[in-house]
Amino acid sequence: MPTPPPPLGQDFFTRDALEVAPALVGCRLVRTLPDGETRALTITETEAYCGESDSACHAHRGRTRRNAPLYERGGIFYVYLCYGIHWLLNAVTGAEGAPQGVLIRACEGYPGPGRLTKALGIGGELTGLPVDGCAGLRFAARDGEWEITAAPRVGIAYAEPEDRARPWRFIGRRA
DNA sequence: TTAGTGATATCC
DNA sequence: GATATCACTAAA
Repeated sequence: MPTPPPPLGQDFFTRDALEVAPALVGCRLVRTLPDGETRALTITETEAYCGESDSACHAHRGRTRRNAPLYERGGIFYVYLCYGIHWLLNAVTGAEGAPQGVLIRACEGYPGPGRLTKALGIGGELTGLPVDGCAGLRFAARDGEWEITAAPRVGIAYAEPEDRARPWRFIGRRA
């Protein structure tokens, strides 16, 4: 049996979102449910959201109660409710005071950020918790070779055209 | 294509 | 206080 890949620690996430987003593709999201059951999904798609100058980022209009976790040091979860229905999972990245994050957009078998959180039973209670702690959710390192392509981000029609065009969406394929 | 859903931000 | 907005999804 191959050795299981190690969990990703805080250092992985204190880098810039543009480094972390492609690095997370191919990694696994490991969920331990309250009943003790464990499920792991392989990440196939991520997006980077980079600071107040990025008009697609939640921090674009400054710090609010909702986006406060983005301003923390990288290595915690930022989970928020979208359209009243869907929980969207992000990993906060970068240094403290630099509001950045990576949206986990899709996993194998779960195409869509709302579907993967539903599949893993992820909700807002994880927001602000450390990614390498006892939150019942952690990341495990990539296993195998992946080809990664960059593309414009999805669902940000409200953003400035230059930000809409940035290739900050990372789609992975097993090589 | 469009309805559904509710927290949040931004106005009175 | 009210209302407009939204990093989406399922159904039609």
